Amino acid sequence: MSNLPKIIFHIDLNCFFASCEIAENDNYKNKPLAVAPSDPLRRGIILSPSYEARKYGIKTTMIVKDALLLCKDLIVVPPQMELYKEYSRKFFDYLFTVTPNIEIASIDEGYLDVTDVCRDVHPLALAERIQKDVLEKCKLPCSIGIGPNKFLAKMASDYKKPLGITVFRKREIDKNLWLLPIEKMHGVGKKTAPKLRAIGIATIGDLANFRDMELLKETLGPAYAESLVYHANGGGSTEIDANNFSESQSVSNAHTFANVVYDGALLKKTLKVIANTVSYRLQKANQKAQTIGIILRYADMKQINRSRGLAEPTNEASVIYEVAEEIFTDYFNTGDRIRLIGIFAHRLSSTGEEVTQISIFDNFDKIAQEARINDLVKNLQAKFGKDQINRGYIETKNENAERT
DNA sequence: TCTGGGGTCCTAGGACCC
DNA sequence: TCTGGGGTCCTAGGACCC
Repeated sequence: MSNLPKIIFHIDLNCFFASCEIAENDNYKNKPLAVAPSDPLRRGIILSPSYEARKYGIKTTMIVKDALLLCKDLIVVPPQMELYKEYSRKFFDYLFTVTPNIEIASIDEGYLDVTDVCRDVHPLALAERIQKDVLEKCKLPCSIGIGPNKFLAKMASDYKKPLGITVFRKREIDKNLWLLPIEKMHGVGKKTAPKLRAIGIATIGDLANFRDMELLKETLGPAYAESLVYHANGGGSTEIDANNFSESQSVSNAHTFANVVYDGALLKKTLKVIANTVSYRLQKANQKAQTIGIILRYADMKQINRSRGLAEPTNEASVIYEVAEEIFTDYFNTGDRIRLIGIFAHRLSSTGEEVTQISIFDNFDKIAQEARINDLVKNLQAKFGKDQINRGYIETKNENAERT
């Protein structure tokens, strides 16, 4: 009875951050532009290159300096999260005039169940109208994928960018989806792709028609293997979760130092600032956490997460810091070279008060935090000399004293 | 001078209880 | 008394995504 085919749209805003900047400033039109933090204290990476910039080979996560080598005229602008949230809000406000059946997947993409809407209008005509409206009303380019489920819609929207409209019908997957290299498949990342290549799977079609299920399960684990094969054959969920972003499952905040840090006292002070941020975000979302953990990333990029359950859920900064500091003391060893330190809060529950805002639009403004942590670093540099702090030569004397 | 920050989901293994 | 099995909670960690 519920087997009637659904019509799902996946709508994806193209180069979202860069597109917002271009929408705000006509001078940026048709120019290579990239959004990247410009803080001289940190090594900036590209968060969002415009399509013009991509023509030069500039990609997300590339270091700004390398990007400038590829294109010396690249316009680099610092991220303005508040601005992007405004554009995102406008975008979803518009989509809600099309249908209430919307799953907000992230700040710049959503799934729509338009099965009902399409009784009166052809899906392609609807998609064209939405794309035109988003471009006119929000000044943002988007790509739309149309399919019978979320997976095919998502893969379709990815197929042609920018301003693409692509239909992936289940009965035609041998002509489009199956031809794509395995790396393009949603859910296959840079760890899994080489494993699949190693057993002779080069395209999504190869995966869909792979005969040796036992080998696949051995390679990926049974559940993951099953789900990939299901999707490769055009299967997927049609469920639109409208409350996807109303309550988050975890809250975290972290800071990467411009230089590796050895100093336990500085790390603890940083932890205190971070605890404040986490507490602030939890309180703003009217949530409390029953698990608090810390993240330590070392100079070699290895990372550990260590957490502790609480007797009582909390969103108090002092309690969060207390627990974080405890865990830190247990796991930080003299001489450890720390690149990033952070705190996460898991097992969240509502405090019972009204949640007034949607949490996706509720990111903490990082500027205040950056300023405080930079102050900490500067204080230490003044005390011990810049070179020593930057090279991490400070011994953790306080730590040693405390732990004995 | 490599490589940000914020999330999600899944799994494995140990502890504990029935 | 011995033994086994199942369920659930918790922590750690991997992989992926934007």
